[in-house]
Amino acid sequence: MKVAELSATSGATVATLKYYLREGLLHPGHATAVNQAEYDDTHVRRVRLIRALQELGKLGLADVALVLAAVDDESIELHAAFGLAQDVMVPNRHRDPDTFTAALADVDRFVLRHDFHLRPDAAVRLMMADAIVALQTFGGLKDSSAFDRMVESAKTQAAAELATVPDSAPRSQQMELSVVGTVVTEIAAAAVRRMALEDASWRRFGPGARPPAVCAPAACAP
Amino acid sequence: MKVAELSATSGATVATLKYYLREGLLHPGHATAVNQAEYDDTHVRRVRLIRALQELGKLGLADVALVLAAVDDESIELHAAFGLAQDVMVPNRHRDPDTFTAALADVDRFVLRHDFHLRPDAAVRLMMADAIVALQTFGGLKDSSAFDRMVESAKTQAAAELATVPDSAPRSQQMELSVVGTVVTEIAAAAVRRMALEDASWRRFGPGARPPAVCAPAACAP
DNA sequence: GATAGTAGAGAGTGACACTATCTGTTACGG
DNA sequence: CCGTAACAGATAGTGTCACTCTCTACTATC
Repeated sequence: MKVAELSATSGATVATLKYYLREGLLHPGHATAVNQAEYDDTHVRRVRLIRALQELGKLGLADVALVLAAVDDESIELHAAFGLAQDVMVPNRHRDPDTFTAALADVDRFVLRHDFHLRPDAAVRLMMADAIVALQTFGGLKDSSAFDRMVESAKTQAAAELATVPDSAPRSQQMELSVVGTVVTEIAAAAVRRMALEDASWRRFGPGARPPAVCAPAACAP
Repeated sequence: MKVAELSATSGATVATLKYYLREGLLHPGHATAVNQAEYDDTHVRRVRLIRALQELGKLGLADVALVLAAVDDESIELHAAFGLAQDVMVPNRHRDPDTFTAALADVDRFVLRHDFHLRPDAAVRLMMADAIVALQTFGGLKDSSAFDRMVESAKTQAAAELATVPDSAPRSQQMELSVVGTVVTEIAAAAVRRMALEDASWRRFGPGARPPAVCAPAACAP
């Protein structure tokens, strides 16, 4: 297919695709002439992966490029590449050493407690420590034990999620699926959490003096 | 306290604080002279809330302002304000009507199935539909039933989370806690998910020919 | 009374993700 | 075979965002 068709299929404008090509986010098409190239299914999937990481995962294009590099580098083991991709998805931010170090140590105890096999410097530890510091700051939490109850279901769900990645698929597609699954299932899980939270808020604060202006969507829709 | 102390306590530079004041994100201090003002604990908490929403929640300052408006508007019921704040935290993005409508209908069935009391137009529905569309695109999913298993623990955790908001606290602090709790606990939950995922990836892909270069952090650290 | 800090306001900055325009070339319908 | 549209590749420009800088005028403090 030519650029116009790739644009129509993937949803990105031609100008944007050219930009991705220039930046090396998208591999060049097969050139058939000095000003003609053919694009295929791998380009479509790549563009969609970029958009998913960017819009759903809220990654900058520089970080997207790092994830893509891990996806593409055949010399890295699948598990290691997956870890690298995950690391990129943890934002870098300023961290106050005083409060942060203690939280990180707490996270490491959490990891040990639940027998998580993580790379020793896995960035996800920082992510959890950030959350703990923030919750402590607002007085809602003492330590990581509040999250112990999440572990069991998370482990079950993670195993089920990875099981959807077919053993037979080529490595690149296994990586794509793993990475996109991490990001997107995270969104879905967050959505479920928020639904439960709004539901709980309704039960806690909602039904006041007058009947609340809330209900299940289909029961309200005309 | 004066601006320099507020800066030291909150972590934002004086220039940034002035910017927040100009933009109306931060309420003015109590003026004691034409060029002097006193700031207090409410300013510190507000700045921290702004930074949490911005850095952890990845909201733009315009969206932060909307959340703050919902937090501050005493004329809105707590439950409604909480819903508004949640809506802001769902990003606006281009959605292809063809695929999206079906996914949204699926989400509404999901909501009914689990008896979630949501406002009929709650934006969290769009968020979940986005995730479903993305997963369908990458061939990993057919419908929302894959998320049914998340609901029970999400409901339990949401109730527990809201229970940490004291009944006696002033409304503004109840809102702050609810909002910051939504964002930050979401990060923590995502971190737990990712740990479980990396753990599962290790079990699935990790232990290859040679012993894997992974282990629980404390067991590896010198 | 010198110095440092402050309020308020406007202009400037750098990163980011495109977007527009240009040149030269090729494909294709009539 | 001709006119138009589309294409590759390259450079320059755009709009947004979240600050950051600079300036004036004034105040607190040593």
